[in-house]
Amino acid sequence: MQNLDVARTLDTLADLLEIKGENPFRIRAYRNAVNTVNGLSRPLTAMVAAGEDLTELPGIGERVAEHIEELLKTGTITRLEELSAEVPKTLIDLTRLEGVGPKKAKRLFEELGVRSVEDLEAQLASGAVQKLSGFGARSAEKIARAIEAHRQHTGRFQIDETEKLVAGVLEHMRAAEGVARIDVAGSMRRRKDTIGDVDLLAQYEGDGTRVVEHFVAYSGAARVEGSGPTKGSIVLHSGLQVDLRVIPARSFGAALQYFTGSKGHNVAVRTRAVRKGLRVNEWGVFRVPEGVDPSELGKEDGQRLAGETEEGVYEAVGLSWIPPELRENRGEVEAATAGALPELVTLQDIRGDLQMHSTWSDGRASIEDMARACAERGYEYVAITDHSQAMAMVQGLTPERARQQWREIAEVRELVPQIVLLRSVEVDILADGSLDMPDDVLEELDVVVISVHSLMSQDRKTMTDRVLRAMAHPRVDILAHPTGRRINRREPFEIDVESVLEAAADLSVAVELNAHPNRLDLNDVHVHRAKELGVPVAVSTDAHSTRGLADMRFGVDQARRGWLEAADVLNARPWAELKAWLDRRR
DNA sequence: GCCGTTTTCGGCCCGACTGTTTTCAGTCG
Repeated sequence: MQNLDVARTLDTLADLLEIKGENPFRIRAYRNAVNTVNGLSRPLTAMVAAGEDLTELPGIGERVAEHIEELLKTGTITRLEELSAEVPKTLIDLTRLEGVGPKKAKRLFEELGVRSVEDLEAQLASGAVQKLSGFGARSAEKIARAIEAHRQHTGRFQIDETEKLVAGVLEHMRAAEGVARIDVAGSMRRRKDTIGDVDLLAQYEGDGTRVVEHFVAYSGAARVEGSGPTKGSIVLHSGLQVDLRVIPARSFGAALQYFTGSKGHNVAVRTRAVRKGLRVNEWGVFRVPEGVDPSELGKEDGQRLAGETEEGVYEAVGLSWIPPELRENRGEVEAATAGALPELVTLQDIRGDLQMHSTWSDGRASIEDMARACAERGYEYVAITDHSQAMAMVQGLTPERARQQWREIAEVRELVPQIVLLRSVEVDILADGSLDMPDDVLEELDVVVISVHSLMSQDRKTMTDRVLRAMAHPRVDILAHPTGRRINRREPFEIDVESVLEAAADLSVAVELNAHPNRLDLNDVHVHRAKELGVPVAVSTDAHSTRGLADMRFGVDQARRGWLEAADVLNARPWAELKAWLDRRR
């Protein structure tokens, strides 16, 4: 069992307590424990096996430590089983709907017998919901819309979660006899921000029945959807579908190309091939003999031009190899034809991280620990960007505390001289677009990061005007997570991103690509637009622990999907260049 | 449920909107 599973289970426990109407502080205690577990750098199983005392961990006391140990030993928690007998676990789904929390879920359950989103839909249709006291016609409408939005998300997984789930499958497949190679294809290889299902390719010669049988016997499979000589399909307990295809070496590159997609990209590539008298399928690239109707040919008929490698497939149709992140049919085939593909930014190009939190607000590590961890990553510079005071719930910095923090930063600069430690604040953009920090403090910061954390339901014009006003402040450097989305949890707020990016270009403000796998905000499309407008993009982790710094790769993935090159990324600049940019208005 | 040179019991963070109220509960960040 992974820490992720422990955290999820404790979170479920907290959810049920909340619906039950338990003491809010007890619920928070569980949430804090979830937070701690999520921030651990080592597996709990290893810690428990080593006899370590879990109550040493922050936010974990006697009771939660017992829960964790019971969970690791038995796979469940007695308390959780008791609770789910009283409150159906499916009610948690209701609370995931925007505008529905634990109290409403409980009332819907007790008064209308609603146990699931489907039940709720039926009750909405019958008009029963709006008759409940405290619920009106507008509430009912709002809930119906929330269900609609929720539907659009179900079935898609965050990329970090998907990676963890797939790691188990890959591990299992390594034990399959005769499999020379196993690769991930599909949207996961293209590094899409969310994943619907996973495509795996196994290289194997001959009849693949036994490989597929091994695959579908994976212990993490909840059910088997299909099983044959070249293809198997399973659904994991999490609901993630994983397909496996068994491919011989001669076709592996072609299959990789084909199953990586996207569909639009493949159509574009094949259209080119047809014009050249070629045929591309998952088995290879073939020359169609003169005067033959291709539809009458077998899958590998004709002269084989390529198939073993992906590079060979692209070369055969007259294209240079296209990085998977670009394969969305957004102009990459034309660029490859013209020899004008971008040289995409890589993780190695990143020279610093310009958003992270410390114990001064809601981070779990000290400034020194964060600075040292960044130095270990080989960064030249790092900005500590604790929240401002509007974020009272996380002890956001008042001007006074900001000044106190600078003293600590000065000390850490002495202790960790190998990295440039920048004074910063993630300053809240208030309702009217003013900034949650006085000018005299902003004046003394090295980097000013601004972002919206409140009043996220403002209408499009109000929100856009608010953000534009904030960006116009002459001390602002970076607009962080500009659309506020939380993948599968919250839609982006209403904002005119195009206007924001144009303003960023005019005002010389950079925009963030928040690398947290739950945010990835701006998204790939928007950062591509930023590049076109010449707006620098800061790829930042928003780390709340030293472990969170490792999320940088997820941000780089999305930057690559947005066609960014090192020159487009603010924190790929050497310190001297970044400093010159930070001083641009001085 | 966690935590502790204010404490082993009594705090634990706060403000604002929404929709439904006629003074507020629920939700959100």
